[in-house]
Amino acid sequence: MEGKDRAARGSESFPRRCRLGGNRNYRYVYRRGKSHPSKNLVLIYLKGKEQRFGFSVSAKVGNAVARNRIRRYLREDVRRLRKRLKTGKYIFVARPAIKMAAHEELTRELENLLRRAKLVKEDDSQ
RNA sequence: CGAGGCUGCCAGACGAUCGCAGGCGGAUGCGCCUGAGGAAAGUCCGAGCACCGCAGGGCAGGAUGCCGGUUAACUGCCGGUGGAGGCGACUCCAAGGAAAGUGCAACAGAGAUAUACCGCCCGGGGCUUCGGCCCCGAGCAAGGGUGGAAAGGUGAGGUAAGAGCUCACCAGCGGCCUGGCGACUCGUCCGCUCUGUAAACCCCAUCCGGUGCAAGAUUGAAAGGAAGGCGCAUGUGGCGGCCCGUCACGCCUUCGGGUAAUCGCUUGAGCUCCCUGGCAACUCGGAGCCUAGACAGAUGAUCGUCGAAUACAGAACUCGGCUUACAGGCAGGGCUCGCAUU
RNA sequence: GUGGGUGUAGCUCAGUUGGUUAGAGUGCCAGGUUGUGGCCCUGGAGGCCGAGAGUUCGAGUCUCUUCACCCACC
Repeated sequence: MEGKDRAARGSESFPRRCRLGGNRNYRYVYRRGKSHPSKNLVLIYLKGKEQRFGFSVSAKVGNAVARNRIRRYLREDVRRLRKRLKTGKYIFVARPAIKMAAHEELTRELENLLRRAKLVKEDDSQ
């Protein structure tokens, strides 16, 4: 009981070491990765052994508060989905129209995007 | 009661679940504590701190600009003076010098920094319908109209006509005296009547070295390179721009390090309370407190309750200000004006 | 973090030392020319100079504040 609880809790954590860092890494993924666009987002994915996530929200989206909000929404959603995703390097780029989107909308869009890119593990569904 | 003016404050709170960053403890993934703002913003000023051959002289350049105080410093703040607005409470003001010099003032107007078109008056001449008109010379600046501005205003005297030419009152400027630390001002006397513009050049007074935490320091594997000494002829380049001055490039010797990590990095002109001095800004002294420190960059998501949780908005070396943005709400006394009642 | 630049007609740009009424090209509209269209010729409309204050008699121009966009360096 307790162990299961702990495991469930652990599965939804999202520490900083799971994030993508360094300008060099970003440039590498941009050059080698596959891009999957959608209305408000662009996902760039590169296969790899480790699971790393990066977020890119440019100044075109809005001021610092708006950019932080979008980044937190994205991080929250990725945190929930993380264990069901394949390993590799992910970069989520926000497009300017995203500032109009609500959080629910964004969650659905993100999930659809990842399904379409076939990056969700099927065996984990049950 | 209505309208207004001033000063200050808050900027959702609480609970549950899942998460994030830092610190401490424990040793495995756990517990506890802490975790954005009044503007964190714009980067408009002023400093601290660090380095630059240690900061030098002159010119140029820049900033400030009523007075006094305050401060580490400031273009800030406080108090006053003067001016502008408002019935008033009160608010606002880049507010030195135009009598050192130069420039500019379109259009209009006769004339724009000194002038004479119309005009007024006198003398001479001519004409005459005896009202006056024309020409020449001399004087005047009152009236006309233009303009933002025509050079003091009004009245009286004076005169051929006039004029600060003289007088009375008023206005302005400068000077002496009174009060005040001072800006300035009361009153009297004397002299004068001078266009505006310095957010045009400028003059006067005061101040200013540069670069910025990606500063800089330490550790770190290879090439670049760095340090020390010697020499100084010129050239080239550097030291915020120029000149002076000064340094490097030349030779010898020694050592070695573009990316990364750690430090800088949060205890500081700090905050709260009491108190001394002061009208106040601020300050003397005492007590208590520790309050983000990341490095792709931490505060979020979902639900519930509180009437409704909705503004502007996110720390990046740190402070003091200024400016700008801002939903809604609260307090203070006391302040002003109007209406009504007593 | 630091420094710099631009904003004027639908678009691309001029606008001197403040001065009367802000220009040019292109685009638009109308007329002419042509059998019709283009080219060409003639005429016209379209601006409160990014916004707000201030200085001045007078501001696109000078000063301050502010907004947007762009660039450079470390």
